[in-house]
Amino acid sequence: MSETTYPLGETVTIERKGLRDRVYDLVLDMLVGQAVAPGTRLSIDAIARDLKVSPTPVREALVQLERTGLVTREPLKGYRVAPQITDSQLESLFDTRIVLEGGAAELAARHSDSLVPRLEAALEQHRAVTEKVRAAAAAGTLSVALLREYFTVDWTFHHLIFEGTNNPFLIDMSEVISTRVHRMRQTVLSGVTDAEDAVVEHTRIIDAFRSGQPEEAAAAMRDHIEKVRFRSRSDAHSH
Amino acid sequence: MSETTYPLGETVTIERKGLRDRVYDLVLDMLVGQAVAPGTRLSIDAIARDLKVSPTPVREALVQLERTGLVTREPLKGYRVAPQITDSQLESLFDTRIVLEGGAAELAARHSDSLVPRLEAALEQHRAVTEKVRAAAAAGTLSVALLREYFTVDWTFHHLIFEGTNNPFLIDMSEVISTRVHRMRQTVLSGVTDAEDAVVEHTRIIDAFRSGQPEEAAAAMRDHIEKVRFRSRSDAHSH
DNA sequence: TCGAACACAATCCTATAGGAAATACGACCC
DNA sequence: GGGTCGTATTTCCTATAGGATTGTGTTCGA
Repeated sequence: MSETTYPLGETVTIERKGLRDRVYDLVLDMLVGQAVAPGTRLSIDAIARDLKVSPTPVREALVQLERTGLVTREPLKGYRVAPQITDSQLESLFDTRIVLEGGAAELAARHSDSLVPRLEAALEQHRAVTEKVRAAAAAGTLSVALLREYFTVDWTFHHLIFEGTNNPFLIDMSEVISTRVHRMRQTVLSGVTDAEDAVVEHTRIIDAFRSGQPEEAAAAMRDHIEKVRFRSRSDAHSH
Repeated sequence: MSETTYPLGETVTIERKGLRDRVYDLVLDMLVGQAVAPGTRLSIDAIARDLKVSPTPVREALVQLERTGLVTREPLKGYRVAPQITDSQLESLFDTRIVLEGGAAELAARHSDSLVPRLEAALEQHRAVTEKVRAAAAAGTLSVALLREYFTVDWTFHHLIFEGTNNPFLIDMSEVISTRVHRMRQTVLSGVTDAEDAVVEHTRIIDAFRSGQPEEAAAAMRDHIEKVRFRSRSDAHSH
C-alpha cells in the first residue's frame, strides 16, 4: 500500500500555466481569430493594460509569438503584426508543406493500423461540416464561426498524420506551419470553395494508408497539397 | 547637398540588437560551447547577476531558447538545461533530417548552377580541416577548438543547401535542427571518426547536383544522412 | 506654400522591490 | 533508523518607476 490518501477528482485541471501562457493564448486567439490588419502596432503597455497584467508576461508572450512568425519585432521600436504573406512566400509555404507533410505521411505509414481509424473519424467530421457549410452557403447564412470550424476539422486531418509519426520534431514543426496556414486562410480567402475536392483527396490519402505502402501515402499527400496550391492560386487571382 | 554632416566611419557596426539578443547569444554560446550537464538549473537571477543586467532580458532570452529545445521550462519552477537526447529521440531527429534535408536538396537543385560553386568551396574547407584533424589526432593534440571547427565546416555544407532553396521556412527549420545536432554531437560524441566518409559522401552530393536531376540530389542526401545515422549508432554502442 | 526645426507625447527598455511558491535542511516522532 | 513535519532560504513571478528613444504635431522661416 504505497498509495497516499489523495482527495483526487476535484483538482483535475490544475493547469498551472502561469500568466505568460495565458497571455500567449489570448493574443494568439486575437491574431488568428479576428482579422487584424498587418502592420498594426502591438503596444506592450496597451496589451498589459487591457489584460490587467504587468508588461513582463506580455513581453514574454510576444517573444514566443515572434518565433511563430505571426508578429515581427524591431529592437527599440516594438512589435507589429506580421505583414501580409507575399506570393513568393506563399509558394515557399506550399513547398515546405509538400516536403514536411509528404515525409510525415511516409513515416506515419509505419503505424497505419492505428492511424487509419482516427483518420476515418476525422474525415467523417470533415464531411459533416462540409455539408453544414454547403447548406449555410445555399441559405446565405455562412458565419465566420462556421468557417473557422471548417478550417479546424480540415487541419485536424493533417495534424493527425503528423501525430501518427510519433516524431516530436516533426510535430513541433507542424505547429509552425499550422499557424501560418490558418492566418493565410484568414487574410487571403473569404470562403470555402473546394470543400468537396478536399474531402475526395483526403479519402484517397486514407486509401493509400490502407495499402500499407509508405510511398503511396506520401504521393497522395503531395498530390493533395499540390492541388490545394493550384486552387489557392486561382482564388487569389480571382480576388 | 542633402547630405547631413555625419561623422560616419566609426559607428559602422551599429548593431542595435538590444540587450535581449546579446544575452541570447551569450547563453547560447555557453550551451553549445562548453559541455553543460543536462538538468542543470538555469537561475534567472544568477544569470542576470553574472551578466550585470536585469532579469527581464534574461527572461526573454530564455523564452527564445526554450523554443529551440535546448532548455526546458516548468512554470513556477524555472528553467533547466534540456535532458540528454534519448535513443528514440535520436532516431526521430535523423528521420526529420532525412525528410527536411532530402526535400531541401530536391528544391535547391533548381538553382544548381549558383549552388555548386559554393558547395565546392565549402567542401574544400571541409577537406582542409579534415586533414588538420587527422594530423592532430596522429600527434595526440586534438583540441576542442579544432573539433568545433570541424563541426562548423561540416554543417556549413548542409546549411548551404538549405539556403540554396531560398525558402525562408525551410531555412528557419534548419536552424532548429542545427542547434539540436550540435548539442547532440557535443554530448554524445567525443571525437571525429568518420571525417573521410563524410567528405566522400558530400562529394557524391555535389555530383548529383551537377547532374541537374533533383531526385538524384535528394537521394544522395538521404543516403548520406542514413549513413551518418548508422555510424552514429555504432559510436553510441561502442561508448 | 513648402521645408526644416523644435517640443510634446507615447512607447520601449531597463532596473528595483515585494509577494508567493518551491526547494533544502534540520528536528521530531514512530 | 526511516519517515514526516516545520522552518528558512532561495528562486520565480509580478508590479511599479524612471531613463532613453522614437514618432508626431506644430510652429517658424524662407
